[in-house]
Amino acid sequence: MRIGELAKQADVSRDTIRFYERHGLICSDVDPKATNSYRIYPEDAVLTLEVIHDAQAAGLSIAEITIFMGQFMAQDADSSDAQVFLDARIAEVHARITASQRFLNMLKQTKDALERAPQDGLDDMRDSGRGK
Amino acid sequence: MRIGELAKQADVSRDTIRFYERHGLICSDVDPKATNSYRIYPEDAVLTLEVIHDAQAAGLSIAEITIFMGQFMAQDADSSDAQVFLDARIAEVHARITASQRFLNMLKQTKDALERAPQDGLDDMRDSGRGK
DNA sequence: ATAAACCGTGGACCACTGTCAATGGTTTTG
DNA sequence: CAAAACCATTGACAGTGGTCCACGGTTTAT
Repeated sequence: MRIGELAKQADVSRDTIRFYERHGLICSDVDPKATNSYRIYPEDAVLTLEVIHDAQAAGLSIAEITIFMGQFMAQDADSSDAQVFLDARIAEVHARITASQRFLNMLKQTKDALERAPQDGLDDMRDSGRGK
Repeated sequence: MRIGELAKQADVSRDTIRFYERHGLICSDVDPKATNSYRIYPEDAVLTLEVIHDAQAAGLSIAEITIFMGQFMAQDADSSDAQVFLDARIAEVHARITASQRFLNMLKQTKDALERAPQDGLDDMRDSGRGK
């Protein structure tokens, strides 16, 4: 498929796809029997872009995602390096999820406090039952 | 407490604290009865920095965290704006956590596959049981 | 009292993650 | 066939989140 189609299916911009490709996250070929210079992306590039999305949500940089993709695809992964890398990423992502959940609870508590006392600010979250 | 002490307790750099302060996330005073220009940070600035850490892990920008802090502290929050803001952030953070967990599972599966077949690459994750 | 460690200010600088605009070619559509 | 829509490449630009440096003043430890 061509870049525009991929961009539409994965809901990212063409420029973003090219940016990822420059950084080795996506690959494409030119159709050998074509006169133009249009690049052809494999169908599973859509999935790849979804993985990139999730990996970014999890806090990985482009460079880290590139390494991960390499290890995920590799026929000959150097397993000792790969283990170290994966263990580090697993620990980081886990910590990030934990922190995110902590913050999500703060958001929800703030919302609840606001719903309970919309005129009063959030005093009841800090100073129990002082009322108005 | 002074900035160096706060930096040590919260494990962030002095420059980062100043950066946050410029963006309204932290506040400090000068000791009125002091001859120097040293700023004094309240004890709970350590907690504030921990919240900032969690909020960043959850994907909020500095500008968004500033708004949140304002709403969290406000005596007179405009509740309609605040509700809209909080609902949006809650939805985003929730989506981010879900994506992060999806990616965490990929990391773990990749690690497991590598441990099961360290010489063989990850073929068994894509193509079941082709063995060596 | 002097060196080391600390502090504030200002501005330059950095990496990262895109985004945009210009140019020129190709394909599709009316 | 002509316009509209698509494509590739290049390089400049932008926003975010810091980090660093130089300067000069202050505090603390020896």
